[in-house]
Amino acid sequence: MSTVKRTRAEARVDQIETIKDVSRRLLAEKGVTGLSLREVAREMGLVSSALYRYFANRDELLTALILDAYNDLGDAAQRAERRSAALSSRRRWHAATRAIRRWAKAHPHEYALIYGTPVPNYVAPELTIAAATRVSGALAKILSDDWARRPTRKPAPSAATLRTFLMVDNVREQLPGVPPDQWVTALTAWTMIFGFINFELFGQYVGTVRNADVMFERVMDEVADSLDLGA
Amino acid sequence: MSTVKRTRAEARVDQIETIKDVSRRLLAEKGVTGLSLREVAREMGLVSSALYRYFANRDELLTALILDAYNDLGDAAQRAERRSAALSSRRRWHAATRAIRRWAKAHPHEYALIYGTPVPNYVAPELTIAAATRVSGALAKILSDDWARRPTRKPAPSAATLRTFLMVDNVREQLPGVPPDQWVTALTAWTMIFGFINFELFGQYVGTVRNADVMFERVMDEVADSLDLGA
DNA sequence: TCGCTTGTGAGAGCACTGCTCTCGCTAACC
DNA sequence: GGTTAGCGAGAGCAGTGCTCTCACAAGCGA
Repeated sequence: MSTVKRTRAEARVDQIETIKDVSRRLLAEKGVTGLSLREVAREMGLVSSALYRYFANRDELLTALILDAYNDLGDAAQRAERRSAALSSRRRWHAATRAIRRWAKAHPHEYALIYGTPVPNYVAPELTIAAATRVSGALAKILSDDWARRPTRKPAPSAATLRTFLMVDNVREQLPGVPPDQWVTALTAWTMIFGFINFELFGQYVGTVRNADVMFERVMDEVADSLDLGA
Repeated sequence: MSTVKRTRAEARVDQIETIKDVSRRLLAEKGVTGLSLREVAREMGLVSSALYRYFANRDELLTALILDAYNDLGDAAQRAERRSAALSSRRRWHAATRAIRRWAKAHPHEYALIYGTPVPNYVAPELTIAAATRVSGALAKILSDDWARRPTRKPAPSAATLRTFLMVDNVREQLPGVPPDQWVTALTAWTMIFGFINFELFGQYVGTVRNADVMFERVMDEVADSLDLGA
């Protein structure tokens, strides 16, 4: 037998990883309500109570999956952003948004977990917020780089009023180098990406949009226009 | 006793209405997963099996609630659209989008039911699609009216390619009088409204947007710009 | 008015869920 | 080498959706 010398801690992380893997598979197959601790245990040849050694309750398991999903999607967006670093801002924008949408379509249930209806009685811990930032961070990077390359463009009106409805410190941190009068546009663009994917994945475009691939490219191009991204 | 003479059919619709009312209350209090047939029955002083006389299963009850939600929101949007009929297109746009957002914030769980993650294993019947159309219909009316008032504006390039990714017949029906080159912008605007509300209600703006009221007005104004709505 | 049909609610019961608690076993640590 | 701490099994509780049978009564046609 491959009684590989493993410390208890190693076995534990292995077990946790298996639980999450099985959970992800069940999640993909039957959606979030079809994900039951008992079935996960059954698939692993365990009894349900054993799982509580690793996750205090179902919510905690969900939190772990949510965290992983944010990170997975964040990776995808970041990879696209970095791989396209040498291209034009517009191409980078398309690359990143495309990567986000591709991930969403490949993992619809995980996407729903993070961008759909929040699970009830569930408050996202700090950790997930940080992970969530990585996606928008990748997009923000593209905008910041663009402004670093071509600093002056439109007239930039004063934006003191932004403070009344934005948390300007946080936004500035995300968008270094991007002038304040562009912030609303940037947030709008960010919203638009996920508004589109939500509508597409959740069936709101049925009867209206025939080819979402083409539609998405086109909409993202218009969004790039609004951001004044260089071709 | 008020043994009002009621036919059996009348009593039945009353009972159905009560079930939906109680369900809506529980839905508002505990979210969709907290809505259980047993508890509805308990609140009504019935035994759970009795409910199955009126709804074949939980999904059917949910469908009824979804339908009502679509109609309720549709009413709100349509009322705003009609009440503002005499105003400028831009004011009408703000009135309608504001009404939609207000309804969403007043009925967050019902909103989540129709614009959040779809309930698993649940396929929306034709009826709900028709009801869903009423919301976009109210918005579309504003655009159509605007184009009826000020027919010629921008140059209107040919839009034959639209056919490749839009179901043009359905879109044209929704947007009579609006030139095809505006259709994508219109769909984008529609998407934007619900993208924003989703992000707001589902917590994605936490840490970024301080005052969503102001932000919404501002974003909707920019959307109105993109639609070239007359002030 | 009588008798039958049909709608209704109660109750028991099945299979499932999340979760708790106790029990032994065993691997790791002092 | 003994102790401790982690682990999995198993029983059990309270809850869920849903099915089926049974008794009752309202409303219908004859």
